Amino acid sequence: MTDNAKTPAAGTRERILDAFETLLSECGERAATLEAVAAAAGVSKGGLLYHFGTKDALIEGVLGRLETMVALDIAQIRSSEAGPVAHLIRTSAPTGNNLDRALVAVSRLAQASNSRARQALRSANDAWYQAVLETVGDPVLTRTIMLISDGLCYGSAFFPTEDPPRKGAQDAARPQSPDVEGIIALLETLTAIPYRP
Amino acid sequence: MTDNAKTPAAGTRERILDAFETLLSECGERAATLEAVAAAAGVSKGGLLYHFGTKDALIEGVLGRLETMVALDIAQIRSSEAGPVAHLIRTSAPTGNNLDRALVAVSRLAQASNSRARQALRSANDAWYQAVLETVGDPVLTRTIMLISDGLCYGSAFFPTEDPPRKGAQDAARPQSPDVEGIIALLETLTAIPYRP
DNA sequence: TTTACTATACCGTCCAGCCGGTATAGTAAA
DNA sequence: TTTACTATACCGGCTGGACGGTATAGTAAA
Repeated sequence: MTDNAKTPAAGTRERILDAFETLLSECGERAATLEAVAAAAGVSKGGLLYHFGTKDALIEGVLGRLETMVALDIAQIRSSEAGPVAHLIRTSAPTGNNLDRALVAVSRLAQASNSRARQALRSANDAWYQAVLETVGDPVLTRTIMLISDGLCYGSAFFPTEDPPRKGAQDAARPQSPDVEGIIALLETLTAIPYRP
Repeated sequence: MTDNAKTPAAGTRERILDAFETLLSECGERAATLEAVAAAAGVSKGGLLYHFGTKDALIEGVLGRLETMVALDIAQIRSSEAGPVAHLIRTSAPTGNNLDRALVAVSRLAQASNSRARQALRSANDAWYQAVLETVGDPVLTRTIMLISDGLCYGSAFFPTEDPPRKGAQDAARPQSPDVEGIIALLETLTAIPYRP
């Protein structure tokens, strides 16, 4: 609607996937009906089925997007100057970016016993774990950091903040939950401490 | 069937709620059909509806049970000799106890946009936060501990371990995920460290 | 003419809730 | 102690609506 007027087809596909993810994240798996997705994406049901002939195809679509986004995030993590831990924790907080939404959306599918979604989440988690472990060293500390990341990402999904979507400026700097930076500081002191079990 | 021959009705009610929670936790909200719940509880659909006239009534049933279990857990936390942090982290890990199951079950409902379930989870979280804050002192550290607890509880729900239910000896000492004790040790060193942001 | 849709109608399935029926136990008058 | 009635606990079939998917006819731009 608001954007892509130039590439009608390609834009519509992405818009449909966006709508599917948003419905999954905000309203749950059950509400993410074909008709609801079509309406949210601003297309007809027939139009949706033109692009994704099956609900499974829609799911494959979000799984595919998640995979590429995770790979990109892993690359960013490794090259991040702020360090992997800070990057991971910051991007785990509900910033409203694309990765967050995709991750929460897929987690909804995973909880609906979709094995492909579970597999995708698990491999994403493994990749992050590996990246953090490489710099942190200690497995227990790494696991702890991952748990905090999980808690931020999934836990926040249960409690949608009262401030509604706020359409524009999603990825830009938005005042994060105040203690995220505090947690990062805490974790960074931890990584500097000689940890003896 | 196997147990209560004396109070047939009361036993059935609890059995139905157990079945509902188990189906929610293990198979997702969508699979927790009235018929499926009835079958799992060993009653007919009509029999289920005799006890819970509506699916909402079923949900109210699990929410009520969760509330009482949380209150009991909070009391245990405060009187725990091992300290609130250790208690919280240990009981957050997937031990298969009743609180875990109820919590995961309600989280499934919360993700299906059930506002009552979300409210129940939020107040439970608030109560735990308060109990931990009282002994830990620092809000950021408390928040961090809560996030780890969330990560353990909800994150583990995504990845059901391959070892099946194992009917007997649920609450007793069971070899937990190896790093839970490590995380507790890590957190306890943390609480002893003078944390300066 | 192909691509990219819209609009609508339809089918089969699944599911919540409803309803009529049943079995058992207790109670209490005759 | 037989009969009549009531309450509890439960069974299983039915209906109406929602949903996934199919089909078809039409449209408008490239």
